Parts: sequence; structure tokens; C-alpha cells
Amino acid sequence: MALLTQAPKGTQDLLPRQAAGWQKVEAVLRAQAELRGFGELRTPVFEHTELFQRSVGETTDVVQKEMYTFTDKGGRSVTLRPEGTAGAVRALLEHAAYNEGLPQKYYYFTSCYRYEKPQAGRLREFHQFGVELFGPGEPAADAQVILMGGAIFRALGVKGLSLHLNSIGCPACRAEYHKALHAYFSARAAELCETCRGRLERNPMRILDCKNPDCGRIAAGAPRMTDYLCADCRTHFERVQEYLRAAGMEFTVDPSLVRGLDYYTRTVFEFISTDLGAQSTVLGGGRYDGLVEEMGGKQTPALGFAMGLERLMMVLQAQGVALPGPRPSDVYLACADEEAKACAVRLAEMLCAHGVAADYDACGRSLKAQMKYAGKSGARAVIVLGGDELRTGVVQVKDMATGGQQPAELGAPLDEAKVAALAERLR
RNA sequence: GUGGGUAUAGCGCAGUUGGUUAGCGCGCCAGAUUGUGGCUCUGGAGGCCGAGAGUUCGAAUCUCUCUAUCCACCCCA
Repeated sequence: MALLTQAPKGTQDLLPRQAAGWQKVEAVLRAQAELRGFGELRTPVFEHTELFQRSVGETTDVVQKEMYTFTDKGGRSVTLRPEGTAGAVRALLEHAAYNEGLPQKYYYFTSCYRYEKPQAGRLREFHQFGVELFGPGEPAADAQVILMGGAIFRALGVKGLSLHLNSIGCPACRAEYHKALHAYFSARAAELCETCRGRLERNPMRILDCKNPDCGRIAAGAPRMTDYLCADCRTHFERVQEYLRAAGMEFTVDPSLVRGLDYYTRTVFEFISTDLGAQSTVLGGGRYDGLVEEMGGKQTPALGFAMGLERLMMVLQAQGVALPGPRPSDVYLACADEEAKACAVRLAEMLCAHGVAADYDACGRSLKAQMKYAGKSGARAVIVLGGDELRTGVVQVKDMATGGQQPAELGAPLDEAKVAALAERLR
């Protein structure tokens, strides 16, 4: 197929039929965020490349091989955002929003870009809904964010998701743990797969996550982060679990749960679906208490999550959750002859001004074809306009569900008050 | 970046051991006595059979290369 008529690899169009479903889902997400005191944040699609290098981490796959980076005409290196947190932190610092008082609670809808090979649930342009909290260091914030995730899925009617929870500690206790892990895996390096032998030096925690059965077997006996947490981190993690239990939220502590972005500390979590392919995480997030400081701000506890909207839509689809289509017309104005067209055009605008969805034919179709279109498009009512109606100022309002007709007086010419009365009936 | 699968109409698919005008369903458009949808019937439009080479009298069908797409690894949402 010609390049001209094909969207770039890993991108998707949403036609009205799908977009209507997205709007519905977005409305639910927005409402859930606003219920909990979050306000919307909008940041640019591209940022200075350095922002992502610093926040996401130089050694991560995202930064090393997945970013859409280019030099603009002014010689600056900019990058299409691969995730949403970096921009949120930058905005917080740039506007000194912390001076307005903490906490700062943001939610956002973003498109994100990663140069990856597409597969099920993985695109080059994908969309996230996310939240970020700046300021709250207490485990109650972790609970709020996680419970909000659960509430979103409940509100959308998604079932069967499992919540995986872990703590990867603070830099201090994680260093201890890394040492222990490194020692453990080094002793068994020969049995590990090739990629894991590479991970041994770079990030031994990733070995825990390896799907190779041999590595999995070895990882099962590896030291657990939870056994190495310092007192503060341990207490924090226990509290989070306590609050979740108190709220009736089911979860499993998963010591192999590791996040791929460098900024995470302490609590990390994922909502995982069995209705997706290999990319089964619908929502992932955690705490990043060190990031604001790393970016040049004051030490500020923070946390958040992001959910993949394409993945969410895939789960909804797989579970047969019904979503609305485009809004059908409240009334379709069918013209029996050419003279009626001017009246239809005017009447439609008058009805729209009253909030009534009114449409009419502009393809030059026969009356029969107009009726057919009205029926197919789901119009709730039809008014046929022709010589009689124009003369008498009285129209028949046909209910498309029942087929019954009721007269309505509109006046000849059209009378504002009478049209308003009709609008009231149709709405 | 590394594997494997698949490419025929807008969508979903047939297409025999290579054989002449490439089919089916849905959808789309138009008709079925004059100003009324859904059901039914009739007709119609729409394909360089992913692209390019090769084998052959003859290729949607066999071979090779490329491209796209899907799935998986990796990684993540």
C-alpha cells in the first residue's frame, strides 16, 4: 500500500465510532480524578531531550533506544515525550507550583511516543491517562492512588484485574539489596540466560522479572527486597498494605515487580489483565520521592500512576463492555422537494441553537433514501418538509422507534416561539 | 534490534494438482406506480490478487527479494 494512504507504523486512527467510546471512558477517568481533588495538567508534546534523560534515566531502554529525538531548526535537541511524569515535574518546578502549597495533585491525558516494534498492546504513539501527586509522603497517599485505580476499573465495569504490589525501597536500602542480589546471581551466573548475565551488572533486579524458565527458577530462591527494606521503608510498605486491606482492596505482594524507569522508590504497583497479550499491564505506577530533588527542586515526596488507554480499551473490548457510538440526531429533516431545502437549513440551525441535534440531507438524495439514512443513522425522529408543510406551517413529527406521527405547528414562515416549543419536545 | 505467522473489494473470507471474463457474505449506491426508514426482492459500483523480479505457452496459485501488518522476545502503559 502506498505510504501516502497509510498511517505511520505503530500509529492508529480513531474513527467517530471508536472515538465516541474513548470520550465516554475519558469522562469517567476525569470524573474519578476530580472526585479526589486532582486538577488537569496539560504539558507540551515535546520537551528538551535532557529532561527525559535526567528523569527517566540514562541507562533505561526508553532513553537509550526508544525516544523520538530530533534537532529543531534552532539547533536544540528536543524529544517527543515517552511518558508523562517528566513533564509534570518540570511544570511543577517551572511554575514553582509548590509555593502555592502542597499537595499539588494533577491528572493528565497525553499521547506518548516510543520507537518500539509494535505488537499487541504496544504502539509507537499511544495514549496515557495519569495522575501525579507532589508533597504527600504518607502511605495514605499511596493508598489513595491505588484505590483510585481500582475505582476507575469498577466504574468502567472492568473485571478480573489483579493488583500487584511491591516496595523497591529507598536508595539506601536498595543498595544493600542490590549487593545481596548481585552476590546471589553471580554465584549462579552460568545458569542464567544471556540477557540476564548482562543484567547482572546493570540492574540485577530485572533478572527477577525474566520469563526464561531457568532464570525464573533461580530467581525464585533469590533474596527478596522486602527482607532488606530499612525500618522506614518497611513501615511505609506495611501501612500501605494495611490501608488497602482496610478499604477491601485485594492485592498480591509480588517481589518480582520492578519498574523500568529509574525514578521509582518504595511503593510500585501494577494492575494486570489476563485479557491482553504479552503486554498485560493496564496501569502502572509508584512513588518517586527523589525525582523532584534530582530535577533541581527541594526534596519533595511524590507518586503517581499512568494507564495505557489503548490497553484499557482492549480490555473493555475483550470483556464486551458496551460503549456508546456517535451521538445520533434527535431529528432528521427530510425534504420532499427542492423548495423545502431552505426551510430545512434554517429550521435545523434554530433547533441546534436550542441544543437539539438536527441534521438534513445535502447529498441530493430521494425522500426514500433520506428516510433510509435517517433510520440507519439512528435519528430519533424525522420531519418531512414539502409543499404542504411550507404552506400550512404544520409538520408531522415521526417517531422512528414506533413509526407514529404527531403534528407540530411551526408557523409559515417559521415562528421562533413555536420552534422553541418543538425543540422542548424533541430534547 | 532478534524470531515466527499473514498479505485477494471498505470489512470478513473462498479461490481445487498453475488454465482463459477472480468469487461469496456484510456494507455502500439505485430501483420495486406518484411525499415516509427497518423486512424482502432486483440491479449496480468497487480489486494492477501488497510491490518487484524469475520459472512457464499461461501465475492470485510455484521460487526469490523487498515492503507492510500481526504475534512473541526485549521493554513498558
